[in-house]
Parts: sequence; structure tokens; C-alpha cells
Amino acid sequence: MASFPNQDIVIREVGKAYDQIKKLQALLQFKSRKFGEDALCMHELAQPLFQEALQGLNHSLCIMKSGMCKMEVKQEIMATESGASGCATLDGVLLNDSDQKIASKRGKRRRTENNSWTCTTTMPYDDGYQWRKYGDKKISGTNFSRSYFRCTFKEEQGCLAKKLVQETTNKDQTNFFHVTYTNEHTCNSQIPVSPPVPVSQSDVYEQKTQRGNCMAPNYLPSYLPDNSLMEALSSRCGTVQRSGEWDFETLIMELVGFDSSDAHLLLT
DNA sequence: AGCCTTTGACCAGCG
DNA sequence: TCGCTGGTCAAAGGC
Repeated sequence: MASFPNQDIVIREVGKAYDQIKKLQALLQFKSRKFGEDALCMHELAQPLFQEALQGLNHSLCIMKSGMCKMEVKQEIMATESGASGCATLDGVLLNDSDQKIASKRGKRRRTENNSWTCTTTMPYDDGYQWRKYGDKKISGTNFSRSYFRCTFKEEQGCLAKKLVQETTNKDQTNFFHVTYTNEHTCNSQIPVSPPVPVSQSDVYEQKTQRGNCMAPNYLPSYLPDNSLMEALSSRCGTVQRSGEWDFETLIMELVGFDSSDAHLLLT
């Protein structure tokens, strides 16, 4: 069996995403039968699961692709830039210095950053860090503008991390987002739930997780529906807060009526 | 009050 | 040198 760097992280992330999607499937299948007019509330409940699952898969793909050999990565960059993209769903690439020089020659990039990497995703997601938008630019040749973000803690902690989000479309007219990260976070803000980390940074990711100065990647959603929604749903199911926190896992189990791990038996 | 987004102006790289 | 365009700044206004 082929192995690659950070295989353990990938296996863990894919496993989480798989289980979250199973829960989501169960929610969507049973929501109308059990709750009827509360379908909107159920949609809100399903949203974090869906986002978490996408983030997990995105993270895993980024890690797997950064484990590819350099030639493979360059070929993928060229395919993406030429529009012959098969990445209508989730995609991630790692750019190193030489890659950026290539991109600079063919594209419009002027300033080469030493430490940047990109991910492509079908939907923008909360990567766990706090960003502040500092610019928005209409890019010629596209129907979309490009948004520029910097770390909220730039002044306080001198964090130089930046993020650039460019919406675009592929040949199938499917919208997706190129997200370019520049510089690693040096602040003590929250660790990303599923950061598109290059190989050289994945170890840092693990160290931060173990140190515990940031929130460890969690099995449960990093954000939950607001308290009023949780109260409304839990009143139907008898779920209570434990130590001031909602038992999200139990609530979902009670809403769908069975453990998510058994979902495939009922839905197939 | 403090933090955010928006947006026009300005700077700088590139052909 | 000049024009185009991407990247950044900073004022203004909103929440």
C-alpha cells in the first residue's frame, strides 16, 4: 500500500468527514418525516455538519496532493491555469518559489511571496482564523472581484498571514474559489479546522494541536447552531446541556432516530 | 467605542 | 517612458 507524508492525518480527516456526511445523509432523509415545518431548523443544524465534512475532505486532499512529486504538482498548476480543470469539486495545490516564478511569467502576479500556497474549493469556508478584509479588486478578464484579507492580529501580534480569495468559473460554468494563503500565522489565534497546509507546515499544525494553545481539530462541529435553535430542538428530544454545553452528538442521534454509524443499513 | 467592510486613491511591477 | 493592472492604504460609514 502506498504511503505519503501525513498519512495518519489524512486517514483521520477522511474518517471524520465520512461520519459527518453519514449523519448529514440521515438528517436530510428523515427531517421531513419527523419534523415537517421544522425543516428549516433542521437545515441550520445540518449546515455545520456539511461544512465540517467539506473542510475535512479539503484538508485531506491538500495533504495528499502536497505529497505528490514536484512534476505532478506543476502539471496540475498548468492544467488549472489553462482552464482544463477537472477540479470542479475540491482541489488543492502547493506553490513553492519556483512554481511562483512560473506563475509570474505566465500570469499577472508581480510580487513573489516566499511562503504561499493555494487551495481551490467549491465553497468558501471558515478556516478557523480571524481575517480582516483590507481590499477588493475587480480583476480584468473575469466577472468576479478578488478579495484581500490579512490576519486580524497583524497589529497586536505582528502576524503577517494573508489570504486572497478569487472566485472564478471553470469550463462547466461551475463557480469555485481559489484561496491563496501567504505566510504562516504567528499569532495565537485559533488553529484552522482544516487548513490547506503544505508539507513543510503540517508538522507545525500537529505541534500546535498537541500544545493545546489553540483549539485542537475536533470531531464535533467547530461552530454550533445558536442557542435558541438548540433549545427549540432539544425541547422536542429531551436533550439537555451538559456542563453548560450542548450534547450535539446525542441531539443528532435523537433527531434522526438512530446512531449515524447505522445509517447505511437503513438508507441503502 | 471598537471592529468590521467598502471603496476610491495611490503605489509599484511589468510589457 | 507610459499605460495597464494587481496589491495595499486609509477614510468613511455600518454594525
